[in-house]
Amino acid sequence: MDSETGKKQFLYTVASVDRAIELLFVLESAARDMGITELSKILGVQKSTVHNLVQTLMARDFVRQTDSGRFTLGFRLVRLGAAAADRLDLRRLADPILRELAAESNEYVLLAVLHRNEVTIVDSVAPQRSTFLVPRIDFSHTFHCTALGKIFLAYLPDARRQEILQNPLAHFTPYTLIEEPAILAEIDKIRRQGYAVSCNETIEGVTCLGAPIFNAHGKLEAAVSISTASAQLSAENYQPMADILKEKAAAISKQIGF
Amino acid sequence: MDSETGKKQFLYTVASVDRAIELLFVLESAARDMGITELSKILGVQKSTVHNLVQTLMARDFVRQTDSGRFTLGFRLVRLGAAAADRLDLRRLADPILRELAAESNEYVLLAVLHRNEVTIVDSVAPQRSTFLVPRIDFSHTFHCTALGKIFLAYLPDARRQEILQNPLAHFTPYTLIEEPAILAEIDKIRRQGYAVSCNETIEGVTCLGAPIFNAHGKLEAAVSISTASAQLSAENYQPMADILKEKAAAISKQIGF
DNA sequence: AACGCTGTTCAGTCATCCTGAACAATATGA
DNA sequence: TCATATTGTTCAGGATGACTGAACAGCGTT
Repeated sequence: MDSETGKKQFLYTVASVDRAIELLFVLESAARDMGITELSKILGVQKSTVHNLVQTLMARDFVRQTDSGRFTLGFRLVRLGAAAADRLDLRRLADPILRELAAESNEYVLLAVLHRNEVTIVDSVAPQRSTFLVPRIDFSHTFHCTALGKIFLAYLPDARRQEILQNPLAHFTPYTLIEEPAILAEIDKIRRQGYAVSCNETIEGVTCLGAPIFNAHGKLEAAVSISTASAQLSAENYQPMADILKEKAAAISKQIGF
Repeated sequence: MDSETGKKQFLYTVASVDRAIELLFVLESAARDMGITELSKILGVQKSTVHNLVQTLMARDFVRQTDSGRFTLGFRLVRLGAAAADRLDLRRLADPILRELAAESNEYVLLAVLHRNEVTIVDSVAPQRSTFLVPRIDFSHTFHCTALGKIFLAYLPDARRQEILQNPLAHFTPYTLIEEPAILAEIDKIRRQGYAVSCNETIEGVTCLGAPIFNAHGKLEAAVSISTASAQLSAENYQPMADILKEKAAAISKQIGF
């Protein structure tokens, strides 16, 4: 367990709790329900161990059993996650402005923070007339192809960006930018313009615009985006939309002390 | 630990995992950050034990340290909670209809399920023109004073309702119904009308209408509500609003197989 | 009916998690 | 400024309890 240093090192970590969390992560990333045996193979521990963990998590509704008898994430996590999101001052302060943005742009609005090199959506507001339904997507590994992701790439410190870009970049559509030079050029453009565009790069037919939110220290704190049908927003109309978006992003930055 | 039966009983539960979950619940219900010592007192375990748990949870971002050095819920729970909500078929099926409802009523829409005798919001949609900002509220112990809560009271099996009503009912405003006869009369009215009203009963100035969603077995599955300013929706206008609400609730019921 | 799968049960034992006390690092107060 | 209190952290030691591994039961399929 300990490294080759031989020096005795104290680890203030409770192994079974860690394993339980890992189990939840497995259930999270697998978008389907799973069995005890399957979990035990993935986690590399005995079936009975997984059984005990699952029983414990089920008693607290962190895990639930589906009709098929297999297991998925439980609903108690929904409330807990909502409570965790409420702990974020940004969200409380940004929410009214996001609603304004949804109303004025008439588009779907997302607010995201970067958390452990993952884009995490912390608030979303739908417009009145949803002429267009934005598909829910998984934001893992989409830094190069979503407006939110690009904002983080463009405004994060260099070290952080390089860390992120080390991961392989996936092709989502024919329009997805993969080559490093193209991405660096894109970052450059985003910094000059103050907003990011993703047009058909993640899902064909969907265009998003993104803008940065800065905190009291002048550091990137979050990103806000609007999503719409590509057919509805042509390139020559980016500017007016981007102006509204940037105005609201600036308003949020001001709210949190920038 | 074991009861007085003396019979040896197997408990398939991992104590440390259970303790960790309890710690998260304490952080959830306390709407502020807490210290190690404070947590150890509440949980009734040694400080160093809490320290180990917190370190483990922090490493996974289930807990984070605030600027003050104390601890709250971590942001990894946000994503996990969202993933858990996505596991709910109801939500996927209801979401488009909720958007229609927000558009047609021009009000703020909530979708909730009952989970372990707690109202759990699983989806929300904001209208375009938010002439009015709905305050976020904590839905614990609000069965008697919110439209969503009342729907659950009215359409749940008797045993379940009695279980819920055993808890003491809190006064939120002068309009909050507390007396059992008044509540039973209200339940009766809701069943006749097919929708619930909460006018200034939780927060003065806020009115909500709620309607039930039934599943394939004809049982109450969820509730949907719209929220608005009381000044904006007088009692004589409940009916047309309620008609739209009931229509959409019925559409969702149909979607899930009723 | 035999087989392959599932999840469950349970005794044993070894690792590990908790206790409890001492320590350091900050607040608080005299 | 120096005590005092209270914080979070460190760590040795030992009882506890969590994991192993094998056997069992309950399915559906072949």
